[in-house]
Amino acid sequence: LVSNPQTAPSEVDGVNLEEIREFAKAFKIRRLSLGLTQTQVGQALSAAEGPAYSQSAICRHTILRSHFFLPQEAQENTIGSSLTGKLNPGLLYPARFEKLDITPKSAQKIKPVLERWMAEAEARHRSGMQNLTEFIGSEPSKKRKRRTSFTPQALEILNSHFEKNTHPSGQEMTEIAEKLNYDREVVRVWFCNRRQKEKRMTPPGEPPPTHEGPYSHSGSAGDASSCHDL
Amino acid sequence: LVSNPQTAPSEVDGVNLEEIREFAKAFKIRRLSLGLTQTQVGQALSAAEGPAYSQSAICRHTILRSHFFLPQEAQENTIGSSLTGKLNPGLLYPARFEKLDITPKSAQKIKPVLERWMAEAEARHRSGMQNLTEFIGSEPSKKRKRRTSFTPQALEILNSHFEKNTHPSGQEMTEIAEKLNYDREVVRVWFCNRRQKEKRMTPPGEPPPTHEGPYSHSGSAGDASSCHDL
DNA sequence: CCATTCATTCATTCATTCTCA
DNA sequence: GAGAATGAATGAATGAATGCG
Repeated sequence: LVSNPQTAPSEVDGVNLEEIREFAKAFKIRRLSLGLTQTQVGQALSAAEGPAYSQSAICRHTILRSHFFLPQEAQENTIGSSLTGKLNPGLLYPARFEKLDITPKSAQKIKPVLERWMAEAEARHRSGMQNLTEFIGSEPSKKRKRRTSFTPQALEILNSHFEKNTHPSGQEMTEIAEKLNYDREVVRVWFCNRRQKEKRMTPPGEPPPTHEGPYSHSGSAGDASSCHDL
Repeated sequence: LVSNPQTAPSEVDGVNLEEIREFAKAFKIRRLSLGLTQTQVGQALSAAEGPAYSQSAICRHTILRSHFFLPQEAQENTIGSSLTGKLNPGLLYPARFEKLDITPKSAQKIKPVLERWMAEAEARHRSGMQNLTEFIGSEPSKKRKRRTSFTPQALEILNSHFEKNTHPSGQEMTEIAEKLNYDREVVRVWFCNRRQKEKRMTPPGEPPPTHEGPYSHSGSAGDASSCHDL
């Protein structure tokens, strides 16, 4: 089943999809006009409503966007196009909700919560930024990490590593970080940015400049490489 | 690198580079003839179009390097070279036009926005400076801040701080500023300029002169650092 | 991973201060 | 005093950090 994406059913399980869809869209706009990120909303929310919600979202809720969007609609709908969010506990709700990346039933269930919260936030906002800040909890815009500045020496080393391998494993990065005495995370980000730069610098047709063996995925054991592990 | 100066690919990702390149060039000229800075355009733009593009975005769109400029062209491009390439004896001048910094795709995306905005701005301009001023919002040409002059005592203290740490955190700067009773911003700029001077004075190979503790990335946690206040 | 932001650096300008004739 | 030097202020460019999909 589910292979039947023709007409948008506007009612499922006694839930008015149209309405939810509408609300999700509006919600995003409202969120943006308060200058809040999904993360902020998510955190504030789970602080306010208890973490009960963010939990259930994670497991279940298969991606049932077909309930809400017809294929072609999805294309046009700039607000809610593709993707399944990164799973960040607090962030989960608003993110998935805005994407309508949940079952109609759950959506229906969260809607009033979001509505209530947003109304409150807006009220606070109107009555002064200070109040909003206070409402959404700690930092309204949690401050940026202080920009690291690498010493020329460190840069040299980083670059030489990069030339040898653009995708160092998590292990390698840890080592590099240790050797240079920078935060591992900082090193990780450096590689991300460096790859990005590389990509921009390499005009269209060009083959990836010299750096040989792209991703030697010669899986050396502890190659959990990816970024997730914190 | 980039030793491939043959024909400019004029189409990438379905984007006409030639056209974008052309436009970027023209845009800069148009901006300059209205006497506007990138920052002004950026601000006005995001005021007009909603949260949009920052100064750096404008910059990136306007400059568009390697993707768009062929080596020999770069030579002729008077705008580009006259800006980047004034040779100031004593200052090394960096290799120009070797890094590119925006994807054709993004460029394509911003183009119409810039075009529309610029057309409007020009119209305003024609119909009287007042209108332009109004259009771009804030001060069209706010005058230069008055040059601060530090007392010898202040300088001494500043320098001693600098020797200990060339990159004081926002917090530290605030303290220094307070102690010396200068504007925090002024102190910040002083450090920027001081670092610049240091760099000029330190020949290439040299290791960063004595000042130990290179750039404390070991940011002391609650580092409110940034400048946002005001 | 990509697009974007924003703090910082880089390059330049221009108000001062310093020379020296 | 006029020009050379100096350096605070500024505009542009860069890149580390972030958000989001």
